[in-house]
Amino acid sequence: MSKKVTVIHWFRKGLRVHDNPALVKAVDEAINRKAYLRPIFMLDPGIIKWMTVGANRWRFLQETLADLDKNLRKLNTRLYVVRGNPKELFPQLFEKWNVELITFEHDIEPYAVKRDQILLKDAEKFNVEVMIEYSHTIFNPELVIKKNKGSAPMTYQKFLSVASELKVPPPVDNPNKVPKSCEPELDDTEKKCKDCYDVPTLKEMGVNKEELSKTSKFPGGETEALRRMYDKMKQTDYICSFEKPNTSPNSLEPSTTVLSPYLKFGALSARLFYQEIKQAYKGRKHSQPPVSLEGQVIWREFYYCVASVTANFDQMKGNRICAQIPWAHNQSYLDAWKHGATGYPFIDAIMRQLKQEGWIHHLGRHAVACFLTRGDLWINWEEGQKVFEEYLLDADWALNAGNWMWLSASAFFHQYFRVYSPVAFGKKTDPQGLYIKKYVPELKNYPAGVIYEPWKVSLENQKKYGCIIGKDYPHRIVDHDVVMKENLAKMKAAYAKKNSDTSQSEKRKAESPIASSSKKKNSVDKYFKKK
DNA sequence: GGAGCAGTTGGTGCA
DNA sequence: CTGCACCAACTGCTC
Repeated sequence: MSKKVTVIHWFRKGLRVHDNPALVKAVDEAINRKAYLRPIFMLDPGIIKWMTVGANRWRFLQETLADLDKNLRKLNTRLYVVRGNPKELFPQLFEKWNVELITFEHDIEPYAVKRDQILLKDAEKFNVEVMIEYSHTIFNPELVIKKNKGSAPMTYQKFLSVASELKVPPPVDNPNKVPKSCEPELDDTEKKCKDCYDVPTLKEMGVNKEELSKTSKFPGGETEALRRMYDKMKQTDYICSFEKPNTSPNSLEPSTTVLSPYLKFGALSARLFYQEIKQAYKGRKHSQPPVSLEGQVIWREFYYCVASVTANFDQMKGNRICAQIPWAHNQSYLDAWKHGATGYPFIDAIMRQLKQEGWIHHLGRHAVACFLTRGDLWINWEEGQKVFEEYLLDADWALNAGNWMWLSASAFFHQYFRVYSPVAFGKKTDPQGLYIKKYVPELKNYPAGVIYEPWKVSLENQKKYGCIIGKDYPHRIVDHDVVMKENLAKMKAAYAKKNSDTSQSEKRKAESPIASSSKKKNSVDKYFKKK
């Protein structure tokens, strides 16, 4: 067996060439070992079935892969997109390509952890070396948790103080150019299908073109990510004075950086972004976490860290940090919310922007999330999580679940009596309602004074403005002032129940710690924590 | 162990 | 327009 060996770099997230330590390792090792290099991405047809990914995000991924391939070609290699799932494909590839080493970036998401465990077993079986790098977040969650005596910091401030004691890993240099000798010789079957490793088309991804926005407002890819970031970085005053709560959820163009979709896919390195922010701060007065731009990056770190060690982080049941709240089913409310037909123009405008463009401002997310859950519709946050998962370009598992728990006052945030008004909140930053007019054009002739509350307009004036409520635009599905008060009482009851349950289970534990500790992992954790 | 404090971004009404 | 008390009262962390 004298066949030349292969080094694989497996792209999953981290869809970039810059600051990609696992890719650098693969390139260096391929050169050192005089091996072939194959940077691969796996397109798993199975994933299309169980993951809800809307058309806009499929396109974003497609653009990201195409750009990645382009950037790899500048290094004299390319992206090999292989079709299939890792479980079945890797054993085949290991043999077919005579693989000696595989490198990839660590991922904390539960499905990824499971997937990677299978790979590790296969790698062992086929005697393939594995190198894993932590580069999706600035701080390796495992190191933060170790520093915090074995558990994840549960508040942002705690996370900040723990992280401040850790070294911030700087971005690594781009990989070397790949020598000709590392270019794999194609076998006969590969030669026959010239495009079998090409970046998939939208058609192959099963994207319904009708669901796509006309142009991609935020095109995918590392090149665009870097362009966008450096463009923002030039605006030093903006970077230094950035305070999230003071940015507007309903400006006609985004008031924040919209780098989140790029960070989600790893087309932009969080470590590079962080370094650039610090560079912009140098010698200047600047805002501070949690509201500063630096603070926004740390929020991402925080949620990744907690999510990495919390079982069932994306659901209410079996999630030890999540308040158990008796949410109700209501399909018609949920549909109205999802499709921007609640009858509250501010809420509907945000949901329509989400569906059309794949991005909404963080505070817009707050307004609609509060409305869906504890504020108005009393629907489980998991339902909202699913809709965001489908529509958001930046839908990121840990952040999505974490923020939904925050807004529904299920975890992290507990002042459930602070409720966003679907009428008043938007008025602060857009009294004229221009944002509503853009995304809910039915109401474009409604004057500023009533556009947030069109149900208050007389039928005569509704006719005059060319939009009759209940016909051209829906009646509001709930009366906020009424349901908000009812929901407050329900939240109070749910919290009270939580506390009485906790004290009861603690009593039980005191009586019989062994019996209860064998029952549930949940109580095991608590028992050991007390000690 | 318990009191006191702080918590990315609420709304309302009044001075 | 801005600042402030009030609404009723949560949790996690600190000392």
